[in-house]
Amino acid sequence: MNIQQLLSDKIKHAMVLAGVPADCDALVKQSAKVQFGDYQANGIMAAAKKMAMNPRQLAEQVVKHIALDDCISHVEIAGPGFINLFLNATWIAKQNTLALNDPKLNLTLADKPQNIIVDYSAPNVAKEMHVGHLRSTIIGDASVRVLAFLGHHVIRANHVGDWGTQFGMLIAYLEKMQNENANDMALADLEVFYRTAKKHYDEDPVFAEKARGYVVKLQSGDEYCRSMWRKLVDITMSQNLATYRRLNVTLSLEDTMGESIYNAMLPAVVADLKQQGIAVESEGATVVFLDEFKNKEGEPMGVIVQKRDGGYLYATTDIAAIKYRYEHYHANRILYYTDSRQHQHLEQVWLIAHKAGYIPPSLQLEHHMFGMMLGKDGKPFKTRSGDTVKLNDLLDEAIERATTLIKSKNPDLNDDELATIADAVAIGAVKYADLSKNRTTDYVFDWDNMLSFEGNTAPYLQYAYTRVLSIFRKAGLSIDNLTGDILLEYEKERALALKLSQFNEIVLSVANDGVPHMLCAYLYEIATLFSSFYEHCPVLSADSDQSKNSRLQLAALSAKTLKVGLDMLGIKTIEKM
RNA sequence: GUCUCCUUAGCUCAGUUGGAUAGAGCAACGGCCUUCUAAGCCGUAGGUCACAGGUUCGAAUCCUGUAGGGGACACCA
Repeated sequence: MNIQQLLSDKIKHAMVLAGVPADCDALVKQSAKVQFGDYQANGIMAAAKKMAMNPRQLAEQVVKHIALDDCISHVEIAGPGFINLFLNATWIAKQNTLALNDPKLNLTLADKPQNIIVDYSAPNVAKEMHVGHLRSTIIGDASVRVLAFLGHHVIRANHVGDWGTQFGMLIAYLEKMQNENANDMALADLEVFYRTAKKHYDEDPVFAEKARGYVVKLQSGDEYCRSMWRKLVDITMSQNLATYRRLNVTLSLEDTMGESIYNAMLPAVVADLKQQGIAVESEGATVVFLDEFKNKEGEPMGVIVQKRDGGYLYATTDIAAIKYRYEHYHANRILYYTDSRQHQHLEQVWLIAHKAGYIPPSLQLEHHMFGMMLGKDGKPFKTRSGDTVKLNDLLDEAIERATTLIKSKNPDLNDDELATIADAVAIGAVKYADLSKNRTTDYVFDWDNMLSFEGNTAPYLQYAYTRVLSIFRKAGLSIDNLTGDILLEYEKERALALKLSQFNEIVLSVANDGVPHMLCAYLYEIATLFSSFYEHCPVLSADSDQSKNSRLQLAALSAKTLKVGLDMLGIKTIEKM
């Protein structure tokens, strides 16, 4: 049940009955303060202006047409023309009951499921994932989970960097190692492998010559180079897969849609762009000039789709990719989780794809961008030695810190429990720290913020969850199969119940706008309201059986909402902490 | 130079197509553990929303300008 939508429809209906033009929106929102009711309609002022009326008089007209029912208990006109809406506690309780008895918590699913492609993670072959991949991987995966939950057909597109001129160098070096009978384990440290290959390339002219030859052979489909390339890709992706599992990210090998798969399309795309007159020859290269963008000289910006030497660039690949995604998957919507530096590039790709007729205007294209990760000193986040921080190292340290803390809080846990809890808490904290921020600017990576166990953090949410389970454990009851009425007698109960009933509208916002941080904020509010309820409203020692039974249900729904919500974020819950 | 994203409390961040007295966490200060897990709860303090104009019933939000920062802009991705 989407309450915001329900109320919006009701107010809109009343506005039409009061003679307000149909294009005026009711603008129903959750109220900022309790004295303004549960929801407020802000659309009257704008409508009154349009109708040249006094807004308060119009509000009175509209209010006359609002049908009070089991949902709305009463309405008030306030200020210059706000309509404050107060919900019936019994109606809220009824929504809670419906949610409690539905595995999907009574959420309204997508009425028209879409084919949605989510382009995220995109690590590079022969390189280990580093902290820079964290945001794309984690936020992209949360979007995938939310969209899938609502019933959309989601295609995970891991746009792996598995093509390019560097592969000549890598193949040549892999060959050298094999000739020297080096164990494949030498590939385990991809960073070292890449660096050493680069060193050879820079310092050994014979090696460099061979490498350049391999690039050409690989691109022309040479069997030997192809198999060497495949080996590099497989080793890298198996390592990445292990990292995804650690991170509790849903990407699998089948989701790998690297740049290489579009390779066969590139000649035809360039030929077609030329044939359509969109691309032209310029200084030996094939270029698309776009009037919509200016270069340094103030002239239409040229986007190169084929180099002078015949090679292709990432613009060409991305044009082919979007064409493929539309034709092959019939995509209705494509979400790109990449950093902000690629914004202009993507806009150019989209524009060219539109001009060439590869995709229709109806295809929704969204760049959910973010900035770079900075250290506390405001500079790009690196280790003391100046390297980028490997993702696995970061997770190792997170787990180490979490283990130490959990041990001190709860010394009685056995090793298995400790490991399970430390994993959930550490990975959850790292992920939540990223998921809860919406900044498109660069953001600061701070250990102490990221692994804090207090306040607005994943462990706080996980802790609230364990408190509920603890109640049920103590009472010897199951959190499922509860029956009876939910009674909202105290302010803490009502506030929690209302917030619980608003899950639907938050999930929809996250799905529509790609904003997982709003889900974080919502779950944090649930945990806060629950914690306050927990302190002030004893459950097991409630005054009456009805009250106890009601509070058990509020606690159960809190736990279920936290669990479903955290699962959407890819954060694990545990039974105790 | 053109374009683009941004600037909110000491720090890290929210602020939902313009709404009522701008909100959290951390850090600081003061209370609360014989009662369901104190990773918690209750409270105090902390603001020229970078700056200056403009639009209007109303602006952190929209427009213009200024200052400051990140980024993109021809054969890397």
